[in-house]
Amino acid sequence: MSSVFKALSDPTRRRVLEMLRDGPKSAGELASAFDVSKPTMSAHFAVLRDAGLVASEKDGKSVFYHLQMSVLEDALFGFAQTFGWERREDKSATGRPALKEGNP
Amino acid sequence: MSSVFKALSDPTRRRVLEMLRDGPKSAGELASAFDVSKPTMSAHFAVLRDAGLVASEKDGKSVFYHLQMSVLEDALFGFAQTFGWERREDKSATGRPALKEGNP
DNA sequence: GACTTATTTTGATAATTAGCTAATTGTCTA
DNA sequence: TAGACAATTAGCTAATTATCAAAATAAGTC
Repeated sequence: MSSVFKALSDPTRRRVLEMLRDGPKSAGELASAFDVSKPTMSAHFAVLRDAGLVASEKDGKSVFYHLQMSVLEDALFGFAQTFGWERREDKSATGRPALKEGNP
Repeated sequence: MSSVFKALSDPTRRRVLEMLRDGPKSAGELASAFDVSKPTMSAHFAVLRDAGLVASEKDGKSVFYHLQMSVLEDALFGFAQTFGWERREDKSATGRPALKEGNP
């Protein structure tokens, strides 16, 4: 859980996650959107991967990263839960769970 | 937002927030629950305060800290919102807002 | 096999962080 | 006012982090 929040504490990494909302992207594709070196981006990817927030797959010369929504969800909502927000079990058409009122 | 997630990335600080769920507590009261020095705890409080997650008030010799739920809420749910979860506007008896299904 | 492209690893440096002890500040009380 | 108590600040160290350039790895192409 600490590693997830640590990963989220950097704006570059949060933006990477947002870029992955709509589907997998290659390391180079992601890196080109930022004004830092490739190795630096590679390190950011590693932080996200170590936190479990993304997973990677090699395809030819490229490495594609994709979101692990469930890990993001568990961290955000799991923590929110301890403050009275409850995760809702039913799911919408998007497959995204949601929260309902809690009674802490 | 970065400062909030950074603050949340430390387990000691998360536990402090949890201890404040049920109301304000003094610095000493909080510190005594942990196995680190008072100055170290004071530094943790400063991180939480700088992130806006807690506020402090002096009362006699003691300093009391209390949660700023709205800041925690804005960070967690504001970020969640960019991933398709939507904050629900209606409130429960507890005064806690909640999330509903989004359609991103 | 040599070359190109994509990505990661290595090695270095500067900045930040968590932790400590000792010293300081502020407030109450005897 | 002197002492006790609560909390923070100062000053330090060790560990971690972010960043880069250069080198290494891996996969495709000529």
